[in-house]
Amino acid sequence: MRFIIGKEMANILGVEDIPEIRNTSTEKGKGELSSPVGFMMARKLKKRPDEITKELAEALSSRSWAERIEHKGGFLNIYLSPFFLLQHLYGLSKGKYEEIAQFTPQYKKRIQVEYVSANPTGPLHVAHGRGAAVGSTLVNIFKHIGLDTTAEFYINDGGEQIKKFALSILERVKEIKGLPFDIESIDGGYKGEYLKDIAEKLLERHPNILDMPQSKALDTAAEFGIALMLQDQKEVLKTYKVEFDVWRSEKDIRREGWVEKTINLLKERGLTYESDGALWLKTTVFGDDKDRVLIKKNGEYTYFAVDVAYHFEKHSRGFDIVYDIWGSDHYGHIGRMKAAMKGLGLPDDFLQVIVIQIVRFLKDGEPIKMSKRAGTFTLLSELIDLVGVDAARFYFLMYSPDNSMDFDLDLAVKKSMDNPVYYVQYSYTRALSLKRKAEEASVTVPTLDEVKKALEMYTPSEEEKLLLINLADIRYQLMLSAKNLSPHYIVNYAKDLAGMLHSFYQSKRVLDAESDSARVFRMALIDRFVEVMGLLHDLMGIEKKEHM
RNA sequence: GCACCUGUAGCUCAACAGGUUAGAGCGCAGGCCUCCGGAGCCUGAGGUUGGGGGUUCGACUCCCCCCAGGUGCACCA
Repeated sequence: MRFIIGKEMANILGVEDIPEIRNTSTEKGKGELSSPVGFMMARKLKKRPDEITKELAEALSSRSWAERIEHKGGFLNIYLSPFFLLQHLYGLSKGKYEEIAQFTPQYKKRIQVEYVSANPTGPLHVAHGRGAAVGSTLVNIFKHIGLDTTAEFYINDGGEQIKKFALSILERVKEIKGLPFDIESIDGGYKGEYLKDIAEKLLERHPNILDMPQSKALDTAAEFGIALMLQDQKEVLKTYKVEFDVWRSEKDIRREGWVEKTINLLKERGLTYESDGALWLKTTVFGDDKDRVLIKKNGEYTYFAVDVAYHFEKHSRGFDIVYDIWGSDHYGHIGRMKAAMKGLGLPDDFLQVIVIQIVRFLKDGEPIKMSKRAGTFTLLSELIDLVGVDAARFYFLMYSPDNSMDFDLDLAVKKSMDNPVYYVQYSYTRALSLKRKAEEASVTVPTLDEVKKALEMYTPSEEEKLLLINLADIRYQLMLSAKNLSPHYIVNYAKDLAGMLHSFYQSKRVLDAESDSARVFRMALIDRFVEVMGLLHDLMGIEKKEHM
C-alpha cells in the first residue's frame, strides 16, 4: 500500500526514485502515512520543498485512497480512506507479493539459507535454538513473499571430529563390557552421558564390534553414531517447527570430488603454495589477515578446505546468494571464506554470513556454564520441555540477531504475563473467539460490497483506523524483515498489532454494535485481523490457539 | 594488539532509506468489568540516545577520535 502511493508520487513528479513513505499512524498530527518527499526531491527538481508538497497535495487529494492530504513544509501527511485499506486487505490472501519482493536485494535471485548445520556428534544444544528460530523464520518470510529459497542443513559427517566421536563411542563400549577404558586420553574426546546410550545401542546391533579391525570398528561406530544423532536432531527440529529442503552431507561433498576440484581450480589460479609440508591458500590477497591451510602436513584436508569446496558446490547448483547463519563464535571463519570465494571468482555478494550474537542462559540470575566437552550442556529439547516451543521461538526472534541476549529461564518457566508471546497469542485467540461467537449468532463476514455500503454510513473511530492502517502494512513489514535479514521486525509488528486489537476490543462492541453499519465494518476488521495475525503466527512458527 | 557486534527511560528492547514532538513491554503511581475471553484496557511520572568533534535544511541513524561490555583471532570444527 505504501508502494502504491509512493509510485503515484514518483509519477506525478516525474522521478525514478520512489519517495520514502513512513507509517506515522501512532504519532499525533502527522497523518497516518507521511513522506518527507519535499526535502528529498528539492535538490533534484530545483524547487522549494513546500512547493513540491503543495503540488502533490493538490494532485493527489482526488485519489480514491486519499481521505485527506495535508502539506507541512517538506512533509506530506496522508490520511487514508478506510474502504481503500479494507479493499487492500481483502486482496491480501490472493498474494501479489511481487511488488514488495522487488524492494529486496534478493528479488529474482535463487537463494539458499544454510543454518543450524550442527555436528552430528551430539544432540542439539540450546545455543542452536536461536539460529534455528531465526533461520526458519527468514526462510518462511522469503518463501511467503515469493523469493526462490532453499533451506539447507549441512551435515558435518566427515573430518577430525567424527574420528574423536567414534573413538569416544568405542571407549564407552569397552566400559559397558567391563573392559578397561580411558576417555581422558582422547584429545578432545566426547564425554557426554549420551555416548553411553549410543554405545549400548551399537552393541545391540553389532555385538562383535570390539573384535573388528580398528578401522572397521571406527567406521561402524561413526556411521552408527551419526545416524542416531542425526535422527535425534531431526526429531527435535521438527518439534521446533524447523524444516529443511535439503540435507547435504560433508562426506558426499568429499566423495564427489569437490574438494580436489576446488583446490585444483585455486592452484590453477596461482593462489596456493606449499610451506612446512602443508598446502596454503593466499587468502591475504583478498583481505584476510593471514594465509590459510588447505591441506595439513598429515595430508588431510582442513575443515576450511572442505567448506570452501562445499560453497563452490553450492554455486554450481545455481544459487545466486547463499546466506549462512553462524554463531558469533564462528566469526573468525568469515574473512577467510569470503577471501576464498573471491579467489574462486564468485560474485562479491554470493556468500553472506548472518552472524547471530551470543545467547546467555540465566538461572537464578546467573549465567549457566555450558560446555560440550565437560558433558554438562543443556539441550534444545530440554529448553523446549521447559518453556515450550512457542515461548522459546518467540523469545529468540524478538531480538535483532546483532544483539547478544540473555534468556532468563526462570522467567520463561513462569509462563507469566511478562512473556510477550502470550500477549500476542491471546490477541489472536480473542479475535478468533469473537468470530466463533459471530458464527453462532449467524453474523457472517461481510463482502467487500457490504463493507463499502457500511462505510457510507459509518465513520471508524481512532482505535479502529489505527488497527486498520497497521493491518494493511503487513507486506511492508515482511519486506523489512526480508531486506534486513531479521525476523524481529515482524515480531515487534505482531506485538504492536496485538496491542491495537486489545485496545479496539476494549472500546468497541462488535456483535451488539450501535448500528448495522458499525457491525459490518467491525466484522470485516476482526476477520482481517485473524488473517494477518494468523499469517504472522505461521511465519514465526508459533501455534495459533483456538483456546488458551 | 587487530577485527566484528553492542551501548537509547529503573530493567529488557524498538526506532524503516538521515525526517516532524526518540517509542513499546516490564516495573512504579492512579483509574476501568451488569457487557463478545480482565491473560485485557485507560491515564501519569520517567530521556543530554556512553562521551567529544564533523557532514547536513535536519543525526539514535552517516564519518572521525575516545570510553565501556561481549565475541573472534588454529595445520579445531
